[in-house]
Amino acid sequence: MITVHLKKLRHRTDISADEERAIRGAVAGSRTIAADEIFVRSGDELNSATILLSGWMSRSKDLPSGERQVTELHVAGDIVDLHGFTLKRLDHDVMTLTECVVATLPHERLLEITSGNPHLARVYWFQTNVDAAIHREWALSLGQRSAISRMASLFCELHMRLSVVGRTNGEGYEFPLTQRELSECLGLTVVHANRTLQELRRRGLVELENRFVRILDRSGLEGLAEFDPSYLYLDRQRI
Amino acid sequence: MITVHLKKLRHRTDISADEERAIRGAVAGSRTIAADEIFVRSGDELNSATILLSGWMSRSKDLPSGERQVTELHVAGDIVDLHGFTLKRLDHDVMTLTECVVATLPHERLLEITSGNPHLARVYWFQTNVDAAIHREWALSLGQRSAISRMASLFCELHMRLSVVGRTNGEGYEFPLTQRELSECLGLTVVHANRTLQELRRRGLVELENRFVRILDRSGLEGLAEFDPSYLYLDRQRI
DNA sequence: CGAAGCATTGAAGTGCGTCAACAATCGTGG
DNA sequence: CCACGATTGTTGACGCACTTCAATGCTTCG
Repeated sequence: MITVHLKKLRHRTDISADEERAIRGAVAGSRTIAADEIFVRSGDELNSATILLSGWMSRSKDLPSGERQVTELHVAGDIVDLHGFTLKRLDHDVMTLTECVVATLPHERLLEITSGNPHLARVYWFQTNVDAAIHREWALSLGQRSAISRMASLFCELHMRLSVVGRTNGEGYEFPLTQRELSECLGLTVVHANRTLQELRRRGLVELENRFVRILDRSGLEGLAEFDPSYLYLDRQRI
Repeated sequence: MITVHLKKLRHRTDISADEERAIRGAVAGSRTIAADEIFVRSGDELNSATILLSGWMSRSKDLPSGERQVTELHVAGDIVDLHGFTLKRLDHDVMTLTECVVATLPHERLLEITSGNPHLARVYWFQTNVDAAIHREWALSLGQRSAISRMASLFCELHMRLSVVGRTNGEGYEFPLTQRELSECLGLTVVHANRTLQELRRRGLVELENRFVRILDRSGLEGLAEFDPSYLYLDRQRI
């Protein structure tokens, strides 16, 4: 099950057999969490990291006045709170969007394997830096892209990220978010997210039906989004 | 001169005399860069990190269609491209907003000191995670705050960050950005940034004059921004 | 001293928000 | 398996925060 995580790591860099053993040995156990739960609450102390093995999670910040902004979506293979290893508490909530299976990586063991193996430390450091790169792309979207281009951009990003872990097929991918949750990613109201979705479909680019994103015109979609996948750092690196 | 960087690090955690020596020994030299230059261009390969000793820099992404979004502002003490240590190339530009003095930290030496000292690796990892936390707060601003609240939020953030490195006084702080650059941080047009600035002044909260931000009503400003500084992780940590 | 960038203002337009109603779907218990 | 309430999705009418366009004065600096 944790293989999906190793698959993600290995997509970008070499992980030796020794390192794989270290990672597998550091995992404390896995469990299932119901949908729509707050998994980590903003401000809570953390003493372990969480590998998402299946399902979707979001990271979001709320204003006191109630508005919510999702800052990143997480899918199988991702560590959803790795930044908590150094930060110790998070500045945002982590929530389950679907039922999720997660594995636990206690900070204690993460400390051991990253102290004993500087390369592994850099591999995980790299992962948090990719999260930051995704945040920057979202800031670009929120600040400069129109609603439709922003939505297109999100669908492109997810397509790339999901294909790395084998969660796409020729047609598209499972996308279990409600329109409300989607709108919270895009800084839109539900109403406008709904109309934007219809416009994407009307243009023959994407359709979202039965929790499945069907990509009808990939290059048209990427063009509308002005999508440049380099921020995902999916090519091989010497870390 | 590099003391300002150590000051920033020590604000959050203990740096031993040995570690200070390691850091000082890793610095290759310092130099001055003119204002309004692209310091790192998106996609360029990096082989060193850059400590900003004085002046201001920005990190920004441009869309092919020309719009620019600034994703973070950097001030004295910050490392402006530390994520490049693991990413190797950046997904955005780093630009000087003023004349800047920088010190160079070759990746080679960063590799030595972080491999030899896992705590130091975590200290720098922590710094990149704080950058990510700042990105998330900006995403919240861009997605959910109104123009005026967003601008207030930025002024609050900078006040906190600058006070850590002793760049504030009782009145406020030097703020060398033009209104165009400010507007690029906030996802606004220059025209609207100008009007928003006037509204902040009219409400008696902040005024920006002669490249100086004068904070007239700090708690009023923080209230308008719904500002919660915890995302800056300025309290002491056990890293 | 002139040119170029920067700040400011006004008028008009628009993308997205707000409000409100209703339809479709889902989940749960009887 | 149906009933029914709750959640999710959809639509229309209207409003407004912010953009766009355009003009003018103000700085800055070679």
